[in-house]
Amino acid sequence: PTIDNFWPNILQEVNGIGQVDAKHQVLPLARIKKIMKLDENAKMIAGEAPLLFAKACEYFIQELTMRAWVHTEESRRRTLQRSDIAQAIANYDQFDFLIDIVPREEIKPSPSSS
Amino acid sequence: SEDENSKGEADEEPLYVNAKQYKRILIRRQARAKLESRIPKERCKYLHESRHRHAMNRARGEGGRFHSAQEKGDSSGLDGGGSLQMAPSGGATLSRG
Amino acid sequence: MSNSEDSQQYISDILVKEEDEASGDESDKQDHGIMLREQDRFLPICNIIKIMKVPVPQNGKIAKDARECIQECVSEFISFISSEAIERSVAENRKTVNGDDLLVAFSNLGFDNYVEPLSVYLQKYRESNKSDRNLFLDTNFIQNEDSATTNDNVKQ
DNA sequence: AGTGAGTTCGGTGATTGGCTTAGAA
DNA sequence: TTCTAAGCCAATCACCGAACTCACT
Repeated sequence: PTIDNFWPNILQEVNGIGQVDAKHQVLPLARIKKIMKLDENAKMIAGEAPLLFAKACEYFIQELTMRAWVHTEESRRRTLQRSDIAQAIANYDQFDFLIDIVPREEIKPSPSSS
Repeated sequence: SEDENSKGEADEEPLYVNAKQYKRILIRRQARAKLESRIPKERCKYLHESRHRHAMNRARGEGGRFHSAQEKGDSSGLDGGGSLQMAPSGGATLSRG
Repeated sequence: MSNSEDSQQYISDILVKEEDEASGDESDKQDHGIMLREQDRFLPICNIIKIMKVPVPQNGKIAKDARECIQECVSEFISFISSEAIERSVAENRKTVNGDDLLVAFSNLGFDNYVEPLSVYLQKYRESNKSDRNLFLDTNFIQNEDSATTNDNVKQ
């Protein structure tokens, strides 16, 4: 269970799926669609779009949490907290789009890089 | 179309972000700004009044946990129980606002 | 001495017509919009927690701040990708955002890791729907079994 | 033909707080 | 060390998904 194996495992898992069970999703599709509809440019949304997002959000939550937990362990803690997520976002440029949601100055523990 | 960069903005050092996301980040900033007036400033204590009342009226065990409603008798039962950095070549500046 | 004003959460913000704030907010034309509740902007916190627990060890804990942070990040994740996908669908004169727009958006925004698994998932979803539909139609209109043209078995 | 936005409706899992103590400080 | 705050439990009810109709392509 490391970061290097995360996406290979995801790909292996999705290849093992027989039939896509759209019914029992972990995340509610109606809620995902509602969030998409908050965009003023959104007109019509295909039914497959919320389903794709449901899967993508699972991946996103898992990867962000996994990268944050690294910093939890670095600090010798057993509780994942917001500052760990802030550090994970700052250390991976794919998470740059969250820069306004979790600003850089929230990284409380001073990193040894300065 | 380039951005008009406000340089020399006090102690605001330029922030380098993923070049593939830079433009969309700015577009999302505008979209969130339009939505800002409709968003409450702080999170509320609970989402639904009815569920709050339901939780308050429910039977609880000795440890504060929710307990089966049908079992009201209390005398019986006590449980025991790496670091990545932004690409310098493709980096784009982004100023906070 | 508890306050009795906690009965209304977001409606109170609408009803109170105080001067909200004096910040530099000039681009807003006029307040014509209902207040958005948390259940309109975020995914349910319980589902978020369930997914967060997967990569965290069994005895690991998750702070409340961290849950809500992830909850907000996921909503921005959806909006961020959607914004790109919607723009592409508009550019191609289509009114509907489909799964392919999303895949292109994931790729363009640097989420290359997502593209292959989601492509596989989307393909399997479309296969499932097509096979279900064909089975339904076949069982309903199977009067002449000489027509086996609609029967295309795609299996690996 | 096929597909999505709007309903409506019924079934159901997300929401929810007091106490204990893990663990942040 | 001090003392904040996260996990634990399950019953209601808001909301999700299924089934429609209607509009559009």
